[in-house]
Amino acid sequence: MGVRADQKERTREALVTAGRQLFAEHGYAAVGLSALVATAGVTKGALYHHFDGKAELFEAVLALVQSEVAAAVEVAADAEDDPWEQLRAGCREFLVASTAPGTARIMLVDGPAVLGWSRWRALDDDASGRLLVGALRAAVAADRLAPGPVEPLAHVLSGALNEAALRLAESDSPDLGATWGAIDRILTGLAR
Amino acid sequence: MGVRADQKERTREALVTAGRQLFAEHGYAAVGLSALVATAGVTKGALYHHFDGKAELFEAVLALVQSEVAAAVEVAADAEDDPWEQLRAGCREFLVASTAPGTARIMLVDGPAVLGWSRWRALDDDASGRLLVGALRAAVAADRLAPGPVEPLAHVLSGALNEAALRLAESDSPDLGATWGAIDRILTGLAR
DNA sequence: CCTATTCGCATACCGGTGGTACGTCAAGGA
DNA sequence: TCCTTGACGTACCACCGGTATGCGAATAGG
Repeated sequence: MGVRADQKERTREALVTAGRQLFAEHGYAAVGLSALVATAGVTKGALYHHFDGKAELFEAVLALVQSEVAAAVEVAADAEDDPWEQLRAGCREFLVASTAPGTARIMLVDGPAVLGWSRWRALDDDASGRLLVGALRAAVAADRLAPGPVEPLAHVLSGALNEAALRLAESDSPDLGATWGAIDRILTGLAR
Repeated sequence: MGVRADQKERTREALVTAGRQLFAEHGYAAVGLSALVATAGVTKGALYHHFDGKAELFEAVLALVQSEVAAAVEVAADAEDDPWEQLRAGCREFLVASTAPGTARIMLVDGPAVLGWSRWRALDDDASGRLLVGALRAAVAADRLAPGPVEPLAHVLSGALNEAALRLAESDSPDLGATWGAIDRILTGLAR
């Protein structure tokens, strides 16, 4: 791997970084390609060499953000021993990690609108949905959760968590205690 | 009120109707003003006379859709006597009503992205959030739900319901039973 | 080493978009 | 009847995402 592939990777990373910053600050629709490539220090030619267009660059940004949030969730969950506490810690960390500036907007507002809901759901399942399903299955195995179909439950819980994260991220005075309290109340109700 | 105001109202209605149809079918971003005004049988001058732009027309469409869904939910809830069953029936009807073609897309995908999350949340609270908070309060009063802050719980439940509705609306083979089962499981867990 | 070729990226350009300025003409008050 | 108002049509513009093409350096082959 020579100097060529190295430079290519750095250009791609510059584009993704610029996209993340601008999409987070202004939203997808309000960011023009000219601003994007100017921030990245390249031109439109570079963008269209690496991506099929604006939407595909956004998808790369979304995948990065999702993977970071998922990693934080996984770390928080692994810090607990009991499967049920792993589930709780993961959900709580999701709220905290999603509150980083612009993260929620990219992941939860523009994501579905730009990529379409079904595509977005596939990416979200791949990143964090998998973790949630796994945690629920572990809870069932540990007899902390009544047996039953976990996928629908995971999706619905994911919706609740997403709304909670948006509420925290967009609020002027976020109240993690109250929002987490509502989530925890739902989880407690589900527990055995 | 003469022929003048009457024609004005019919023009506005034509624009909103056209917007609803096109936004539902293609999504907000993919609909051009030219297609909008052609479908409505008017010109851009008429559109900009009635609205400040494309986004404000969308807001009018969103308000209409939300009011229809909220009305259906209210009817379903009023058919029950017990406050807890009113809550359940309202939630279930929300899933059914939101599954109408394009409704979920307008309400839940494009809505937050076009208007911004906080504006969308304000409209959603005004339309259906109010109902949910009221139902929860009634459940507390009837001792079917433990006392506690209901607003955070309502928001989080709303998120769960929205995700469930999207899942049903966008699925090729929607499974109302499984999705409603997950919601009902959460509600049952909350109940006393 | 020298050459041919590829490839990462820049430049110039295009159709179409949302938005605006202004013109028009019928309805309603006096 | 006249004039004002307002609902709407028309013509136009800046700008956007996207494409076609050009160029120069890095790499592979001999």
